[in-house]
Amino acid sequence: MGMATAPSSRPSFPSGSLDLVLLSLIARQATHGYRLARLVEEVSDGRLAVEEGSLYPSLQRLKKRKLVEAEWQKQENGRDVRIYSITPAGKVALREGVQEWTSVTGAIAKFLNTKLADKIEGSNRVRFA
Amino acid sequence: MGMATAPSSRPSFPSGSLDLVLLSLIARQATHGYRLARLVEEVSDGRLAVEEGSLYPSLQRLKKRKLVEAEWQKQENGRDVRIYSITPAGKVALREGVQEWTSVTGAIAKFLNTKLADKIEGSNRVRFA
DNA sequence: CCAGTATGCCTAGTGTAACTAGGTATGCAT
DNA sequence: ATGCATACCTAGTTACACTAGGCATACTGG
Repeated sequence: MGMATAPSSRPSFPSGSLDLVLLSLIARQATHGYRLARLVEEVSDGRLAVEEGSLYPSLQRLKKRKLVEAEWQKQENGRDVRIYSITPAGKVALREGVQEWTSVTGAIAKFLNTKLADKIEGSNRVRFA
Repeated sequence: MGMATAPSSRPSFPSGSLDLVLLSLIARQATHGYRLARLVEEVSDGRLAVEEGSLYPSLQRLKKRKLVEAEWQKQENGRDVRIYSITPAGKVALREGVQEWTSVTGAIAKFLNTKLADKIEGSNRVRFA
Protein backbone atom coordinates (compact mmCIF):
# COMPACT_ATOMS: atom_id res chain seq x y z
CA MET A 1 0.00 0.00 0.00
CA GLY A 2 1.04 3.50 0.41
CA MET A 3 1.99 4.21 -3.13
CA ALA A 4 -0.02 3.93 -6.27
CA THR A 5 0.36 0.31 -5.66
CA ALA A 6 -0.97 -3.07 -6.44
CA PRO A 7 -1.66 -2.45 -10.09
CA SER A 8 -0.77 -6.09 -10.19
CA SER A 9 -3.24 -6.76 -12.95
CA ARG A 10 -1.47 -4.54 -15.43
CA PRO A 11 0.44 -6.64 -17.90
CA SER A 12 4.08 -5.84 -17.82
CA PHE A 13 7.24 -6.93 -19.49
CA PRO A 14 9.31 -9.44 -17.60
CA SER A 15 12.61 -7.86 -16.87
CA GLY A 16 14.89 -7.98 -19.88
CA SER A 17 12.28 -8.70 -22.49
CA LEU A 18 11.47 -5.15 -23.44
CA ASP A 19 14.80 -4.36 -25.07
CA LEU A 20 14.51 -7.54 -27.08
CA VAL A 21 10.98 -6.84 -28.26
CA LEU A 22 11.84 -3.32 -29.33
CA LEU A 23 14.97 -4.51 -31.06
CA SER A 24 12.99 -7.10 -32.96
CA LEU A 25 10.52 -4.48 -34.13
CA ILE A 26 13.27 -2.10 -35.19
CA ALA A 27 14.97 -4.96 -37.03
CA ARG A 28 11.99 -5.32 -39.33
CA GLN A 29 11.50 -1.65 -39.94
CA ALA A 30 13.26 1.45 -38.73
CA THR A 31 10.82 3.66 -36.89
CA HIS A 32 10.44 6.13 -34.09
CA GLY A 33 9.66 5.57 -30.45
CA TYR A 34 6.07 6.58 -30.36
CA ARG A 35 5.20 4.26 -33.19
CA LEU A 36 7.01 1.40 -31.50
CA ALA A 37 4.71 1.82 -28.54
CA ARG A 38 1.73 1.62 -30.85
CA LEU A 39 3.09 -1.43 -32.61
CA VAL A 40 3.60 -3.23 -29.32
CA GLU A 41 -0.04 -2.81 -28.45
CA GLU A 42 -1.21 -3.60 -31.92
CA VAL A 43 0.84 -6.72 -32.54
CA SER A 44 0.13 -8.11 -29.09
CA ASP A 45 -3.59 -7.44 -29.50
CA GLY A 46 -3.54 -5.26 -26.45
CA ARG A 47 -1.95 -7.85 -24.21
CA LEU A 48 1.19 -5.79 -23.82
CA ALA A 49 1.80 -2.09 -23.45
CA VAL A 50 4.98 -0.09 -23.08
CA GLU A 51 4.80 2.99 -20.98
CA GLU A 52 6.85 5.87 -22.27
CA GLY A 53 8.88 5.85 -19.11
CA SER A 54 10.02 2.37 -20.08
CA LEU A 55 10.20 2.93 -23.80
CA TYR A 56 12.71 5.74 -24.06
CA PRO A 57 15.13 4.42 -21.46
CA SER A 58 15.05 1.10 -23.26
CA LEU A 59 15.86 2.77 -26.57
CA GLN A 60 18.71 4.61 -24.92
CA ARG A 61 20.09 1.36 -23.59
CA LEU A 62 19.98 -0.15 -27.06
CA LYS A 63 21.67 2.92 -28.44
CA LYS A 64 24.37 2.92 -25.80
CA ARG A 65 25.09 -0.72 -26.57
CA LYS A 66 25.32 0.27 -30.26
CA LEU A 67 22.59 -2.16 -31.23
CA VAL A 68 20.58 0.60 -32.81
CA GLU A 69 21.31 3.98 -34.35
CA ALA A 70 19.16 7.04 -33.94
CA GLU A 71 18.66 9.83 -36.42
CA TRP A 72 16.37 12.84 -36.42
CA GLN A 73 14.14 12.96 -39.45
CA LYS A 74 11.41 15.25 -40.60
CA GLN A 75 8.16 13.50 -41.33
CA GLU A 76 5.58 14.34 -43.95
CA ASN A 77 3.41 15.81 -41.26
CA GLY A 78 6.20 18.19 -40.44
CA ARG A 79 7.19 16.60 -37.16
CA ASP A 80 10.73 15.82 -36.17
CA VAL A 81 11.02 12.25 -35.04
CA ARG A 82 13.90 10.09 -33.96
CA ILE A 83 14.19 7.13 -36.27
CA TYR A 84 15.86 4.08 -34.80
CA SER A 85 17.46 1.52 -37.07
CA ILE A 86 19.29 -1.67 -36.26
CA THR A 87 23.05 -2.04 -36.59
CA PRO A 88 24.98 -5.15 -37.64
CA ALA A 89 25.85 -5.69 -33.99
CA GLY A 90 22.17 -5.33 -33.23
CA LYS A 91 21.30 -8.12 -35.60
CA VAL A 92 23.76 -10.41 -33.90
CA ALA A 93 22.52 -9.44 -30.46
CA LEU A 94 18.95 -9.97 -31.57
CA ARG A 95 19.64 -13.46 -32.81
CA GLU A 96 21.49 -14.38 -29.65
CA GLY A 97 18.97 -12.68 -27.42
CA VAL A 98 16.05 -14.47 -29.00
CA GLN A 99 17.81 -17.77 -28.61
CA GLU A 100 18.58 -17.06 -24.99
CA TRP A 101 15.08 -15.85 -24.25
CA THR A 102 13.57 -18.87 -25.95
CA SER A 103 15.80 -21.21 -24.03
CA VAL A 104 15.05 -19.65 -20.67
CA THR A 105 11.30 -19.33 -21.16
CA GLY A 106 11.24 -22.84 -22.58
CA ALA A 107 12.91 -24.13 -19.46
CA ILE A 108 10.52 -22.19 -17.26
CA ALA A 109 7.55 -23.48 -19.21
CA LYS A 110 8.68 -26.99 -18.42
CA PHE A 111 8.23 -26.25 -14.74
CA LEU A 112 4.88 -24.64 -15.21
CA ASN A 113 3.33 -27.05 -17.67
CA THR A 114 4.86 -30.47 -17.32
CA LYS A 115 3.82 -33.16 -14.92
CA LEU A 116 6.98 -33.38 -12.94
CA ALA A 117 5.90 -36.16 -10.64
CA ASP A 118 8.20 -38.80 -12.07
CA LYS A 119 11.10 -36.42 -12.29
CA ILE A 120 10.70 -35.56 -8.64
CA GLU A 121 9.85 -39.03 -7.42
CA GLY A 122 12.67 -40.58 -9.41
CA SER A 123 14.94 -38.09 -7.84
CA ASN A 124 16.87 -40.54 -5.75
CA ARG A 125 19.75 -39.31 -7.79
CA VAL A 126 19.52 -36.48 -5.38
CA ARG A 127 20.66 -38.27 -2.33
CA PHE A 128 18.78 -36.36 0.32
CA ALA A 129 15.22 -36.55 1.57
CA MET B 1 33.84 -21.44 -3.80
CA GLY B 2 30.97 -23.55 -2.74
CA MET B 3 28.77 -25.62 -4.93
CA ALA B 4 27.90 -25.33 -8.57
CA THR B 5 28.69 -21.66 -8.55
CA ALA B 6 27.65 -20.35 -11.86
CA PRO B 7 29.97 -18.80 -14.33
CA SER B 8 28.81 -15.24 -14.04
CA SER B 9 27.09 -15.29 -17.41
CA ARG B 10 24.65 -17.92 -16.24
CA PRO B 11 21.13 -17.28 -17.46
CA SER B 12 18.88 -15.84 -14.86
CA PHE B 13 15.21 -15.71 -14.14
CA PRO B 14 13.23 -12.99 -15.83
CA SER B 15 11.67 -10.84 -13.18
CA GLY B 16 8.60 -12.46 -11.71
CA SER B 17 9.22 -15.96 -12.91
CA LEU B 18 11.15 -17.25 -9.94
CA ASP B 19 8.29 -17.13 -7.46
CA LEU B 20 6.14 -18.94 -9.96
CA VAL B 21 8.67 -21.66 -10.64
CA LEU B 22 9.26 -22.30 -6.96
CA LEU B 23 5.54 -22.33 -6.27
CA SER B 24 5.02 -24.87 -9.01
CA LEU B 25 7.67 -27.13 -7.54
CA ILE B 26 6.26 -26.84 -4.05
CA ALA B 27 2.82 -27.58 -5.43
CA ARG B 28 3.92 -31.02 -6.57
CA GLN B 29 5.84 -31.88 -3.46
CA ALA B 30 6.48 -30.07 -0.22
CA THR B 31 10.22 -29.64 0.26
CA HIS B 32 12.87 -27.40 1.68
CA GLY B 33 14.74 -24.54 0.10
CA TYR B 34 18.03 -26.15 -0.63
CA ARG B 35 16.40 -29.02 -2.44
CA LEU B 36 14.33 -26.60 -4.50
CA ALA B 37 17.54 -25.06 -5.75
CA ARG B 38 18.78 -28.50 -6.76
CA LEU B 39 15.52 -29.34 -8.46
CA VAL B 40 15.64 -26.16 -10.48
CA GLU B 41 19.01 -27.08 -11.89
CA GLU B 42 18.08 -30.68 -12.38
CA VAL B 43 14.72 -30.21 -14.06
CA SER B 44 16.04 -27.45 -16.30
CA ASP B 45 19.04 -29.55 -17.27
CA GLY B 46 21.34 -26.88 -15.95
CA ARG B 47 19.80 -24.12 -18.00
CA LEU B 48 18.55 -22.35 -14.89
CA ALA B 49 20.03 -21.81 -11.46
CA VAL B 50 18.70 -20.05 -8.39
CA GLU B 51 21.22 -18.34 -6.21
CA GLU B 52 20.50 -18.61 -2.52
CA GLY B 53 20.25 -14.86 -2.31
CA SER B 54 17.29 -15.11 -4.66
CA LEU B 55 15.87 -18.33 -3.33
CA TYR B 56 15.20 -17.48 0.29
CA PRO B 57 13.80 -14.02 -0.33
CA SER B 58 11.49 -15.56 -2.92
CA LEU B 59 10.27 -18.14 -0.43
CA GLN B 60 9.69 -15.38 2.10
CA ARG B 61 7.61 -13.48 -0.42
CA LEU B 62 5.50 -16.55 -1.07
CA LYS B 63 5.10 -17.07 2.64
CA LYS B 64 4.15 -13.47 3.27
CA ARG B 65 1.53 -13.72 0.55
CA LYS B 66 0.24 -16.89 2.26
CA LEU B 67 0.76 -18.95 -0.86
CA VAL B 68 2.97 -21.38 1.02
CA GLU B 69 3.38 -22.49 4.62
CA ALA B 70 6.68 -23.23 6.27
CA GLU B 71 7.37 -25.73 9.00
CA TRP B 72 10.57 -26.89 10.64
CA GLN B 73 11.08 -30.61 10.37
CA LYS B 74 13.80 -32.96 11.41
CA GLN B 75 15.16 -35.07 8.61
CA GLU B 76 16.47 -38.62 8.76
CA ASN B 77 19.99 -37.30 8.56
CA GLY B 78 19.35 -35.32 11.70
CA ARG B 79 19.17 -31.93 10.06
CA ASP B 80 16.45 -29.39 10.74
CA VAL B 81 14.99 -28.14 7.50
CA ARG B 82 12.20 -25.79 6.67
CA ILE B 83 9.56 -27.61 4.66
CA TYR B 84 7.43 -25.45 2.42
CA SER B 85 4.00 -26.62 1.33
CA ILE B 86 1.41 -24.95 -0.84
CA THR B 87 -1.80 -23.47 0.54
CA PRO B 88 -5.22 -23.40 -1.14
CA ALA B 89 -4.60 -19.76 -1.96
CA GLY B 90 -1.28 -20.82 -3.41
CA LYS B 91 -2.95 -23.25 -5.76
CA VAL B 92 -5.22 -20.52 -7.04
CA ALA B 93 -2.35 -18.10 -7.43
CA LEU B 94 -0.33 -20.74 -9.23
CA ARG B 95 -3.07 -21.40 -11.73
CA GLU B 96 -3.58 -17.70 -12.37
CA GLY B 97 0.10 -16.99 -12.44
CA VAL B 98 0.82 -19.69 -14.97
CA GLN B 99 -1.93 -18.42 -17.18
CA GLU B 100 -0.67 -14.87 -16.94
CA TRP B 101 2.91 -15.90 -17.56
CA THR B 102 1.92 -18.03 -20.53
CA SER B 103 -0.08 -15.22 -22.02
CA VAL B 104 2.67 -12.66 -21.67
CA THR B 105 5.49 -14.87 -22.90
CA GLY B 106 3.27 -16.05 -25.72
CA ALA B 107 2.71 -12.47 -26.79
CA ILE B 108 6.42 -11.75 -26.57
CA ALA B 109 7.25 -14.86 -28.57
CA LYS B 110 5.07 -13.52 -31.34
CA PHE B 111 7.36 -10.53 -31.64
CA LEU B 112 10.48 -12.62 -31.56
CA ASN B 113 9.46 -15.44 -33.83
CA THR B 114 6.84 -14.31 -36.27
CA LYS B 115 7.42 -12.63 -39.56
CA LEU B 116 5.76 -9.36 -38.84
CA ALA B 117 6.30 -7.81 -42.23
CA ASP B 118 2.67 -7.90 -43.28
CA LYS B 119 1.49 -6.74 -39.92
CA ILE B 120 3.76 -3.77 -40.10
CA GLU B 121 3.31 -3.04 -43.78
CA GLY B 122 -0.44 -3.33 -43.51
CA SER B 123 -0.27 -0.90 -40.71
CA ASN B 124 -1.96 1.94 -42.51
CA ARG B 125 -4.56 1.41 -39.88
CA VAL B 126 -2.08 3.35 -37.86
CA ARG B 127 -2.54 6.67 -39.50
CA PHE B 128 0.91 8.11 -39.12
CA ALA B 129 4.13 7.71 -41.00
C1' DC C 1 -9.55 32.25 -31.23
C1' DC C 2 -8.85 28.85 -27.98
C1' DA C 3 -9.41 24.30 -25.77
C1' DG C 4 -8.74 19.83 -26.10
C1' DT C 5 -6.71 15.87 -28.01
C1' DA C 6 -3.22 13.28 -30.37
C1' DT C 7 1.37 13.13 -31.52
C1' DG C 8 6.11 13.06 -30.15
C1' DC C 9 10.26 13.21 -26.92
C1' DC C 10 12.40 13.22 -22.37
C1' DT C 11 13.84 12.49 -17.27
C1' DA C 12 13.75 12.23 -12.09
C1' DG C 13 12.26 9.30 -8.81
C1' DT C 14 10.06 4.87 -6.91
C1' DG C 15 9.52 -0.01 -6.16
C1' DT C 16 10.72 -4.56 -6.93
C1' DA C 17 13.30 -8.53 -7.61
C1' DA C 18 17.38 -11.15 -8.81
C1' DC C 19 21.76 -11.17 -7.58
C1' DT C 20 26.59 -10.53 -4.92
C1' DA C 21 28.80 -11.43 -0.98
C1' DG C 22 28.99 -12.31 2.91
C1' DG C 23 27.62 -14.94 7.73
C1' DT C 24 26.18 -19.17 10.72
C1' DA C 25 25.91 -24.10 11.66
C1' DT C 26 25.99 -29.34 11.17
C1' DG C 27 27.22 -34.01 9.22
C1' DC C 28 30.53 -36.74 6.88
C1' DA C 29 34.79 -37.99 4.71
C1' DT C 30 39.73 -37.94 4.32
C1' DA D 1 41.37 -31.08 11.51
C1' DT D 2 40.33 -29.79 7.23
C1' DG D 3 37.61 -29.46 3.87
C1' DC D 4 33.23 -30.22 1.49
C1' DA D 5 28.32 -30.66 0.95
C1' DT D 6 24.27 -29.60 3.21
C1' DA D 7 21.17 -26.08 5.04
C1' DC D 8 19.53 -21.43 6.31
C1' DC D 9 19.73 -16.36 6.41
C1' DT D 10 20.39 -11.18 5.31
C1' DA D 11 22.50 -6.60 4.00
C1' DG D 12 23.66 -4.22 0.07
C1' DT D 13 24.02 -3.62 -5.07
C1' DT D 14 22.11 -3.33 -9.51
C1' DA D 15 18.94 -3.39 -13.23
C1' DC D 16 14.78 -2.15 -15.06
C1' DA D 17 9.82 -1.40 -15.65
C1' DC D 18 7.00 1.92 -14.14
C1' DT D 19 4.84 6.52 -12.04
C1' DA D 20 4.42 11.03 -12.76
C1' DG D 21 5.42 14.48 -14.32
C1' DG D 22 7.44 18.29 -18.15
C1' DC D 23 8.01 20.17 -22.92
C1' DA D 24 6.58 21.10 -27.69
C1' DT D 25 3.88 20.87 -32.09
C1' DA D 26 -0.27 19.76 -35.20
C1' DC D 27 -5.06 19.37 -35.89
C1' DT D 28 -9.79 19.61 -34.62
C1' DG D 29 -14.29 21.60 -32.80
C1' DG D 30 -16.84 25.08 -30.86
